Amino acid sequence: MIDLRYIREHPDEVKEALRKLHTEAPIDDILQLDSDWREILGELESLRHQRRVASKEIGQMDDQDQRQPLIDEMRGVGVRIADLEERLRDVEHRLQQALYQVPNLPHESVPIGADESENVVIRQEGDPKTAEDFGFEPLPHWELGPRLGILDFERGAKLSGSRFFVMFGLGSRLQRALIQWMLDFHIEKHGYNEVYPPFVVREECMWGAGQLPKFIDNIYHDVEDDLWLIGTGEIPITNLHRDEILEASELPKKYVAHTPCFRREKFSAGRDVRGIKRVHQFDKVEMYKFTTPESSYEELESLLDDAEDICRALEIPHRVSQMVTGDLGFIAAKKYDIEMWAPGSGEWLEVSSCSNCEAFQARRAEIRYRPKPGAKPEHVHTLNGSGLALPRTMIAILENYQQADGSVIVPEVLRSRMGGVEIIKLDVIDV
RNA sequence: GGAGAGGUGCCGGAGUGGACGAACGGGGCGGUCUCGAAAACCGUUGUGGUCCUUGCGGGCCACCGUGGGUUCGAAUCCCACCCUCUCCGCCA
Repeated sequence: MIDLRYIREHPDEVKEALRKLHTEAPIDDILQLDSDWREILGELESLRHQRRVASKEIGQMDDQDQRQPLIDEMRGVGVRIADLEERLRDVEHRLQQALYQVPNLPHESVPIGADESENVVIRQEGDPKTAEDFGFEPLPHWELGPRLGILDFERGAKLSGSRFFVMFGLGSRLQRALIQWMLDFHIEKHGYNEVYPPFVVREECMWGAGQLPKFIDNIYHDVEDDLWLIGTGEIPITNLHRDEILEASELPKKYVAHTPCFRREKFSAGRDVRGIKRVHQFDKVEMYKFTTPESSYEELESLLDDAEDICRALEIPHRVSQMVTGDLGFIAAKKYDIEMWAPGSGEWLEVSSCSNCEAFQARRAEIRYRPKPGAKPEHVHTLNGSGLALPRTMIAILENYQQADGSVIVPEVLRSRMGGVEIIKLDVIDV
């Protein structure tokens, strides 16, 4: 969430920012609740002070006749305090709920735009492969995969319903090679620390990472034990340092994790239903940084570059686009997407999204650092970026590396992790 | 799942309902001493909110796992929950 004090002191700037985001939030309610809150608190505190002083006196009195009137008086004060406390709790709760609805505000460098159609492509590396380059009409992965026997949608549906899939043989082995290779890449070349977190978390983790209340309909939730399935590794990693005060010398803290991601995709019913582009369960290698406010934008650029390095090493054309204000989402102050070209599907696929969330998550999860020894703690900035999402990277590999006979060449960097397999061949007998 | 023990500050660890924001020890920081260091000695050492102040700073309030309750007054008593540990059961 954003800083209440900032809203109090700059309400017009906040409202202006919300207009740029093409969204709404109950700013006027917040201002009213905030001023109510402070008024009640002032009154409450002076009563509590009064009671404290009197109680101390009562404790020191021996004379019962003097004591009793004071006790009676304080009983009345106690009733008023209890009443004010209840009002304060109520206002506080409503204020908190209202604050939770306010999205992060965009960084000044974010271009203004209404929606994703206005996102700005800021660079492209490699040229999208055309049918001409291939010498044949490239197939989409949902045809290539089943034909190779490495992707099975019917059985996915049989086990778990639509938008679930099964991988077999060299398909799952390719994904496993990718995961290990990407993890090692970020660990060895980019200095990230690997972490293996739980994949189900408590409700407060969802609030801390900014998933609740906004995305409640997209989250799998086990009611029995009140545990929530993560939709991204970002959620547990954010909460790793919840309620902690880090030392400035530890920053930036860089983590990388391989986790499954579970998403209900309730709002994309009917969209992207073919293939593995949008599924309920997928794997992702996620990079994450805890940084100082001063360095977070620099760290965003390097995070983006770290993710792009994967595309480069896989030798698949990619482009980077910057999200405009209207497509920033709820949590990010600035965001880049990395898209790989998928010649069979004929579209750019979002394989990574790199965001600077500034203090939005840190404030919710109370993640702070001490700028100098002995100094007051401040909220850290948090950044996250996929490095990369597995199914879409698999799509890009299958579609870019396909050959006329339907076989798929294994990218060179992955071969040693696939027992030297260089090509995923069509099993002619099975067709 | 059953039985029991326990959660106090950076750490360890006390704490009869009133003098406890919290003994004591350790650590950290500052100082004395020293050429420098160690030792010793002295001092200091949490987080947040709110109000006052240009600032320095100051007043007040809250916080002893979390949330309620009892009471004039709660770290201390009661209830619920969370977490940790030990033993038993179950189990990859």
